[in-house]
Amino acid sequence: MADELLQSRGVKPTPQRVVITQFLLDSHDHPTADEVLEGVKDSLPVSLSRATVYNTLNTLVEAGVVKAVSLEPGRTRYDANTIEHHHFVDTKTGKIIDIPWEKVSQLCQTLGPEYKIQDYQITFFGELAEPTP
Amino acid sequence: MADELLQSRGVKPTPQRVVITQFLLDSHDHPTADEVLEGVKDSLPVSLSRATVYNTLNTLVEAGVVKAVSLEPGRTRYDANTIEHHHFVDTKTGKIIDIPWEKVSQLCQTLGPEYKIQDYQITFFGELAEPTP
DNA sequence: TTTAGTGCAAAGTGTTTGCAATGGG
DNA sequence: CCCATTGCAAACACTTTGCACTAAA
Repeated sequence: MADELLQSRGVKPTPQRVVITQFLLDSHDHPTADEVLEGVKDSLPVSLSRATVYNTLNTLVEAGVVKAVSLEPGRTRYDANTIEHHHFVDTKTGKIIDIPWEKVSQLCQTLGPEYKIQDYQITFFGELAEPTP
Repeated sequence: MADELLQSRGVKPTPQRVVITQFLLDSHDHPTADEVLEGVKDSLPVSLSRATVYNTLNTLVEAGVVKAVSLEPGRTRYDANTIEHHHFVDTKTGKIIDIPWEKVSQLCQTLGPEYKIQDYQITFFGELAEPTP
């Protein structure tokens, strides 16, 4: 799975890269580099260095395998959900939730011809209501 | 101007705070802490320390005088435009431009009752066309 | 054998903090 | 006189980099 994805993007699938990619594919929160290191280091026979995590994440971002999201100051989070989507940040818990693209009705982006928009992303801030049982 | 704004928000208007606030009110790009320090230190009779810039910026954010925006990893930018607006990031130059709220037609935020939205912000990424003279 | 990738430690940024000195109320 | 604010330097958190070692083509 991760293996083929890396191949298809022209990234040599080393063991470290495969497990990091797989970890990001499996996790639907948005891990930081440190969380990736923590979550992955035990699934490798060899040790995994922090430098390799950062190098790999940068490689994956450049190759378009994952996206870097900066929703809070000081740290970058990584997201293997490359389908277009928005983010909801729970201001209480800091939890970040993906919002499907279609859930937000198309917005008419009539900014004018001087803005050549390549991408846009909506970030919602609020609180997530507890599901009442 | 800056003086009254600080008073009205319950922040004691020290000389350092006033010039920093005024600088942010005057600048329509989105300065980093360092750019604030550079832009402000000559307009004070006394020296201004980096720590005070950070302390002041945090105070201003907490008091709601300015907003902190994290649009790029690694550094926080500050924005004295407290009127609701969105951002356009020029992917070529890194320039960040305010987009008036009304320019983006109302988006139907039908996320569902479990999301109690307090705020949202749209970030556009793209290129700004040169104004053809 | 050549080259890309890894690991370690050191260096680099951006930001915060401890503490003494300062100064307005 | 008191307490908040400042400045400095050290500490901190996150990320990058230089360099030697390893492994794969």
